[in-house]
Amino acid sequence: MEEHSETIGSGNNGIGSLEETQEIRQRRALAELAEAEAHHYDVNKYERPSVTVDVLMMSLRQRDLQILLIKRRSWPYEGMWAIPGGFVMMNESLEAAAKRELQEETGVQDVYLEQLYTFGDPGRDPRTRVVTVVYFALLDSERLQVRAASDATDVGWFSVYELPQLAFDHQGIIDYALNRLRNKLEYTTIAFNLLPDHFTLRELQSVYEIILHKRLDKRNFRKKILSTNVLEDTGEKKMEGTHRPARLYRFNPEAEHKL
Amino acid sequence: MEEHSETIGSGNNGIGSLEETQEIRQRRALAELAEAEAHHYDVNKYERPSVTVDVLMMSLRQRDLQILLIKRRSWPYEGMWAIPGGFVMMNESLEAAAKRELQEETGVQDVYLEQLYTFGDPGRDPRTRVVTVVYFALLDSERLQVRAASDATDVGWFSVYELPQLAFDHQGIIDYALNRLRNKLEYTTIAFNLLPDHFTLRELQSVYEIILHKRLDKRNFRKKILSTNVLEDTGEKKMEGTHRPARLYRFNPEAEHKL
DNA sequence: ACAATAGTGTCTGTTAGACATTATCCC
DNA sequence: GGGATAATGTCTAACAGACACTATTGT
Repeated sequence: MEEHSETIGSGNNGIGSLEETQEIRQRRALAELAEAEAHHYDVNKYERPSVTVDVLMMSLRQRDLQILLIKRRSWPYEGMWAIPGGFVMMNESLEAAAKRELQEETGVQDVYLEQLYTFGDPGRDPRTRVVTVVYFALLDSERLQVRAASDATDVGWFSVYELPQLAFDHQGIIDYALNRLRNKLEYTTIAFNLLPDHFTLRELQSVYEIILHKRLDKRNFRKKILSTNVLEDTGEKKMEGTHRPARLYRFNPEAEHKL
Repeated sequence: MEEHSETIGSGNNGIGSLEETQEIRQRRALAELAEAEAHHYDVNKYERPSVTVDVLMMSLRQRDLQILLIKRRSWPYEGMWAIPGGFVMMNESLEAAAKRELQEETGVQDVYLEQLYTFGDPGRDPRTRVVTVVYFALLDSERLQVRAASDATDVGWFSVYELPQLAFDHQGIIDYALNRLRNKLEYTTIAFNLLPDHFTLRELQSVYEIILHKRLDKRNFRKKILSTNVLEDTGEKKMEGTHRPARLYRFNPEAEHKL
């Protein structure tokens, strides 16, 4: 959840005589909107761009950073893969539209969702003018596995490091997102959103290694993470294979501590 | 300039038989748009939000961080101050719309401009659904002074630290922008956009102090800045008042060096 | 010489990165 | 005891922050 959305209220407390009905107000509003912005242009006289929300869903699968793409079935970019998205409905927030998209494609709820950037160059979609607000979501690998089987054949997970040719400006969007993710990894606790509730330090280190795309020193990594107190020892251990079991930790959100 | 815009192409190279005229293609596009997105909803059947671009223009004036606001003349929020903005035209990019806004309000060009965030809660504007892409601009104080006199009476510069009651969710937008600006100050060379070409180290320090809203140690500040090699000594000196003159520096963009 | 701001260096505590060995489990 | 991964500490170089005095100008 973008920290921002709490501080920005919806500003719905309009100033005006309280006796007015909603209808009268609405009608007058349109007239005044046109008037107030007259030095720009008449709002009703011009076409409006379409507004869509695209959601880049990212998860760790097969020791890799993967994203969900859908295959296009018609012009333009027919047969190419694209980031899922859809139109914003008149009375849902941008974030609500993103959550709806997320729900439709993966069935998951309550995941980390952050607004990335808004792309609106004329010509980025040859059909019509489309302004798209892009969000990215981080899905915890464990909950996701359950639904992996339900994927249709024109929906697929791809490694961000080996992507097919993408439709529109979507490759650029992914580059941008990866950049943002890498940066935030260093100074926020964003990484925990890609792990299940309980995890080992090795698993956490793997998250960093996969996203930063480089090896990290085990001792320095553990030292740094543990010194921030964002981890809580659950007391449990995770045994797999024939070797010493690893402690299981849990993210401590009390310590809203930045790394 | 947002570094992003270079990497994201406009994706204008549509795939389709080259013999098609633009008109045929456009007509088919609309049909296919509706079909392709059918599981969302029919694009032509629903209203579209308005898309606006708001531009938060910031500058250092009177040893203070100030922003440009305009006074609203009609409902809603009549008489309150607001961030200037306007509708996006069908064939201009979001950034172009922001530049147009900037030009209209201040007459300046070639300033630092960065997309901040997109606000689109239903109800944030009681007239109609408005999705607004907010940019912020940093204006160098010197060039701005020239045009300061041309301001109309319902346009004004305000200290970000003493703002009047603002229309819509604009106070929240400003909080968000100030946050972003403060963060970027620490790890980018964004501050130089608020100064004229030549400036003294003391002036640069003032930029940081005003924006971060706290005093900095002179010696540590100079040590840190000079160690990054982003400054070039012009050889000139700036004399004002009855004391030792200060060296004038120039920003060295070669050293795209992060702080 | 005085008023006013420019300009400079040292010390200290913290952090980031390089690096190798011991511990615990299953078989 | 062998195979496999978990867990741990030290040293060093770089950086951040506290702190006070000298330099240069105009009057």
